[in-house]
Amino acid sequence: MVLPEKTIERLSKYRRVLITLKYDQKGYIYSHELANLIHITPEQVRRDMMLIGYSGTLRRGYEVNQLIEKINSIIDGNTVQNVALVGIGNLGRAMLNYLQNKNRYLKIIACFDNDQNKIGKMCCGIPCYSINDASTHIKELKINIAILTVPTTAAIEVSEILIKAGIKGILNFTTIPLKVPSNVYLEEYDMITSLEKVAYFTQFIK
Amino acid sequence: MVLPEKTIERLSKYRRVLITLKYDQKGYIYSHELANLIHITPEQVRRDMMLIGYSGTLRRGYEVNQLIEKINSIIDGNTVQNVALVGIGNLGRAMLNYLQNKNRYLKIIACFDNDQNKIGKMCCGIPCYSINDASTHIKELKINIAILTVPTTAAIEVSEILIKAGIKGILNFTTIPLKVPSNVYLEEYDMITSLEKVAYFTQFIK
DNA sequence: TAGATTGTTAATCGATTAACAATC
DNA sequence: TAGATTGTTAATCGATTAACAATC
Repeated sequence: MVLPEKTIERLSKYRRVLITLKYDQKGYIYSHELANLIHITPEQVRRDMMLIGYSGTLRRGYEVNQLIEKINSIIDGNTVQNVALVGIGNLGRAMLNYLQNKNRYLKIIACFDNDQNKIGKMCCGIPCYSINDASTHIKELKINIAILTVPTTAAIEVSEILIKAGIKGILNFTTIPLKVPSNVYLEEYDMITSLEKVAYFTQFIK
Repeated sequence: MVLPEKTIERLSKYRRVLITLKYDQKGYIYSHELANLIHITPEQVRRDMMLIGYSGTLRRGYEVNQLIEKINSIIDGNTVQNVALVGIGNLGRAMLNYLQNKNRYLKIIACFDNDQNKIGKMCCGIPCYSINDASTHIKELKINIAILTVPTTAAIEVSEILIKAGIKGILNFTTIPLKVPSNVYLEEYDMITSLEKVAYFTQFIK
């Protein structure tokens, strides 16, 4: 029923490159072509197709539009999910710009901060509310996903507020590892760790 | 010789939490305590310690300062690596603020852009050069790691410039999957994929 | 000593890769 | 048909978890 994490990550990438192909009027694509676009192997593409129950044709490969639709139905389940961005610092603003309008089923419809200068105004086209009123707004606006870009010192406190307010999915960009109850899905990304990983593996180059 | 990717990621996180403990004057830490701090199991901590060849004592656990030093010697190899940030947009600036001065062995000493208004000036305290002069500066300044935050349309072209200039490690924040030769280490982070992953798994909650 | 902790081997789990039959 | 491609099973690889002896 639930697909593997890595398959979901690849489906997200397949879809993105397929959408550009769609506009190129390309109707069909072979597993090795799709594989090349994201630099993986054709076997892996076919395995993913198998896992999601999508079949191609032997002669022409996979039908681009149908595959996009199939991925839509899996990742988004054909239902809109509302998203809030929490913490309008440098990083928050950058993420807001970057992630907006990338997926019509994922709508960033609110942001939260504790700065009086931001509260009540629009930020990158999105209304900004006080973190103190988060619970009310999250329930009213039916927001179930939060992107967390607050300063590390506020991370735990704010995550608890969000969880109490009914948030079901958190994308944590702070460098504080969070602990969430089992009825919340947590995805963490630690950019310092990423950079240090590059530093480590770069030592072995040449 | 080369440690597993996942172990390196955890070492990076261990070090970060250990540094705060150090200032709390805590001399020793048990595997279950360190595990709790980053929400993993004590077995995994001990396995990582084994892999890096670091021993604790049965009575008191692991010596905090020594362990920090050990991780320093692994991740940074006790040598400074110079880093450039390429692409001073919203995301680039945010990353620059975020990643600066986080590790004394990883020095962000230059940034590159193609905007005449930025070239020749300082950006977040770092000198900004023209991407056209990247090769010269990268060689002169002995930069071997690049953080890529250019717009997607420029990603491939710029990555090729960097690789030709001798960059050995790339942290790619663009949503274009890159292909690099085997003498370059590539780490990619795709935030759209992260968000879509949260969207998918959140559907199964409750 | 008894209890708690480390270090390490074995077992399991998850993901990727290899191999190949089926078929257009 | 011959060649190329898909779909799927088996094999392998890598990472985590379980189990437990050693020991302070």
